[in-house]
Amino acid sequence: MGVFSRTCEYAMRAVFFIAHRTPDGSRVGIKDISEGIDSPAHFLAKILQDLSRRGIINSAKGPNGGFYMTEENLSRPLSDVVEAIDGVQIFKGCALGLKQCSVKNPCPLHHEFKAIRNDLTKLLNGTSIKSFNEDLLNGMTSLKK
Amino acid sequence: MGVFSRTCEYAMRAVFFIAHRTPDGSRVGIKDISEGIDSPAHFLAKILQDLSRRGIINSAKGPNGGFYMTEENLSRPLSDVVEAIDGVQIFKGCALGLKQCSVKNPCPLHHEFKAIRNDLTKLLNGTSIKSFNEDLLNGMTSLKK
DNA sequence: ACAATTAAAGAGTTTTATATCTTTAATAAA
DNA sequence: TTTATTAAAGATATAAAACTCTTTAATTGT
Ligand code: FES
Ligand code: FES
Repeated sequence: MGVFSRTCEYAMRAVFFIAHRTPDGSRVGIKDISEGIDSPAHFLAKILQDLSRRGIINSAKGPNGGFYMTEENLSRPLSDVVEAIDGVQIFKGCALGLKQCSVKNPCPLHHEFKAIRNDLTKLLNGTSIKSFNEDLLNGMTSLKK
Repeated sequence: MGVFSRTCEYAMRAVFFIAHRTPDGSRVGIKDISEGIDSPAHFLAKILQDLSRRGIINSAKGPNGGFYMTEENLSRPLSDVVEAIDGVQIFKGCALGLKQCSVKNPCPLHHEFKAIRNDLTKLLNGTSIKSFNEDLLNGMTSLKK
């Protein structure tokens, strides 16, 4: 596995896809999303249920229903998605799995690792979903393959 | 989970522990190691078997047997351990799980993520186990708690 | 040769992550 | 009010990761 769990990868791709497809307040269904990001539909449905419950995305049932994102949703950082799925270990945890990452009891990687972890935090916490989405709308970035 | 799998965390801690305890060519047993790094002994045994088969560490059976590391072992980069356990995804994989991370079909995170991933690669690939170990021998860093 | 010690190997079990399938509830439109 | 459409919820199923236990093989020292 990479840096994030597979579930988290699906979640991030889906969020970008929804953002990309509902700039206007329209909705997009689970089928379209799962095809658009190449993920198992039913599994993704579970993930989106979760994100929806947490208020990271929105959903509506019934005809013309589906998932969508409000301005409020779009302005949140991507780290909200990551934290919802994978938790905070990625942002706070020790590289070697010590119970507490701290400068008082640092592992051999601590100093350098902390810098890298901070960069990752800055990237995910400091950038709104919307701004990642701009490149996507420009067709400059991709969510599939 | 953090950046690395739990198995990989144990592996890295164990490697540092062995390096720390066998500077002279002596050996250290699985019991000592697992207690020293706070990991399940039998599970760690499996992990060390694997590292030993791959030549990342060495082992000897029988009385006064145990695990140890040669100069050659110590001079290898920590990335060897990570690759042996977790594979190369962490060094090469796309943040969003696209099949290929490439500048031709970049995901929305690609540019910034790649920089971070490269820093991590540089840290693990560019530093020998021995040099991480120096701080440990000085008592400046820790492997437990 | 024998007994003790140690890792290697093999064979599980348990837990967590990933994935699928079915049923229910909500909504909209006819 | 009925039907169609959609997500939510529930119930499993499968696979992978994490962990445990037992047996075997190698080595050393007596
Ligand atoms: S203590 Fe290990 S990264 Fe901080
Ligand atoms: S394509 Fe996603 S990180 Fe490179």
